[in-house]
Amino acid sequence: MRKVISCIDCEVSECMVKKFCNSEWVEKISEGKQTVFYKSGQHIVYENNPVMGLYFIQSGKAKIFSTGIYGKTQVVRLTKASDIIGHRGFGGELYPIGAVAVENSYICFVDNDFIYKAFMANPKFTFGLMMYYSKELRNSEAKIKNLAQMNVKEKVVDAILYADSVFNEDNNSKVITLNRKDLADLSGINAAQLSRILSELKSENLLRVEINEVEILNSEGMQAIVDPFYKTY
Amino acid sequence: MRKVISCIDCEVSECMVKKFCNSEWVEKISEGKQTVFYKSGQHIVYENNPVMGLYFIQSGKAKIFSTGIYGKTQVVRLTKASDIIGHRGFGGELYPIGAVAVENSYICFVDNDFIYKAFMANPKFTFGLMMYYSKELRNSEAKIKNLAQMNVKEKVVDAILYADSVFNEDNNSKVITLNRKDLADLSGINAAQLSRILSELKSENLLRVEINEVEILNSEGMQAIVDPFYKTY
DNA sequence: CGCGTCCTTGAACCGCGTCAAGCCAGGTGG
DNA sequence: CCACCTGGCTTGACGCGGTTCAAGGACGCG
Repeated sequence: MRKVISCIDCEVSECMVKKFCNSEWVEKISEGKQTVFYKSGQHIVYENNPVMGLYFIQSGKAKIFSTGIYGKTQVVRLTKASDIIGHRGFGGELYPIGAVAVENSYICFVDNDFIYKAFMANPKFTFGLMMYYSKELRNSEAKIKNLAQMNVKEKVVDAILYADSVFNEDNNSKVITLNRKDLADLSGINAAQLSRILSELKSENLLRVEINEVEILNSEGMQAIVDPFYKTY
Repeated sequence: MRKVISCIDCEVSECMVKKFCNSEWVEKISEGKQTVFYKSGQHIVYENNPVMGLYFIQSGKAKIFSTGIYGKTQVVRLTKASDIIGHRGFGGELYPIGAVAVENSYICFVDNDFIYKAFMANPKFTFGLMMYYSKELRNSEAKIKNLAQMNVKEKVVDAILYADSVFNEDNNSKVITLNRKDLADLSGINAAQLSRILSELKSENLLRVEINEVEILNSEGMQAIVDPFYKTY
């Protein structure tokens, strides 16, 4: 657990603020932000509530999800340190996206007015955010295609590889710590089916399967399953 | 058919350029852009090709799609005048998104270098684009949920209402001109199934169904079918 | 030790995708 | 002017994959 720290001392080198704002504004934002600790499982943003600003993840991980009919949940995105939560919701728009920490996290909040001023004063900051959203949009559109075309096994493999790419980008671990429900919600299938597929992948020596976590044992083998969807001809 | 015109004379009031750039830059962009005419059915952007800049739709409509395994196509987005095509792809990144005109269109192209300079000089322009991508991301994430949870009928109704909201935002028509294949690709289902559902919706007097087009006869009735997915509790 | 929670596995059902045949309209050529 | 062909659309029959429901097992906690 890390203490709340100012932007100046923060080591999250990929944070948009440090990366793109001039030193004057790094300082201002550091003054104006609120850094809050969220326990694993705690809500960061509630669905259908107005979003009053932007959340920058300083440490930890979170899932972004949307609850559908009959309480069925779809995880639409995973986030880690240096990622951003809270699509710009100026004017207090409501939308049905929630965020929950999946491990203990420190998250910096900057309200709409403040961030708008930062945008106007730091074109590169705005540009960086724009590129970030643009990239997320590409990912999201790819996921639309995948959900529409993949079978369950491919969906599960895709979800695991995605989770690995987000959570283990900068460590050399291949462990994904998510419970079955979250993994099922990310894959877009039900937990029973997920269980079957995990057993299958385990028997193929592609995965190590434990309670609350899976570990990729054979990245190439996993990749091969979804490859046809990413190969460009 | 409209003649190629400069930004200064352009009547697309929602165009990001006119909306957010100062007059000096509107003029510069007007000089630097290339406006091209695309016939209905013609490719604007090819999948897996580098994107060298941004496309602003001056008039017409286009579908944004991605081709998956075995040539299966998923339409991820529809666009009309004032919309933007070509998620920022600096460094000539490749990604599997294509765009095809679905009616005769004039489209303005601005290359990456040029647009970057415009961004740096017009913070509000960058901000506007950022908000645009952010909104599209929200839509895209909603679609992920829908594809994962809706049954075929709901998917079709959702797709039709979406197409109507994009294409008929500013006219008072309820006609959607798309062939069965495109509508199926947008819904994320196959053409045979789509056909069945359309017949069903027709027999319920919700739709008028013709070759290459459908017309919404009862918006409330259509809305009611997908309502549970959008209602916030 | 017993209870609750999470996970696994089996069995049955059914929605949807696939395949194929038939239909209709428009275009072409004899 | 009609016969034929082609391509998009519709409809039926069938089978598979995936969801659902339920029972049983593993583990952690009080």
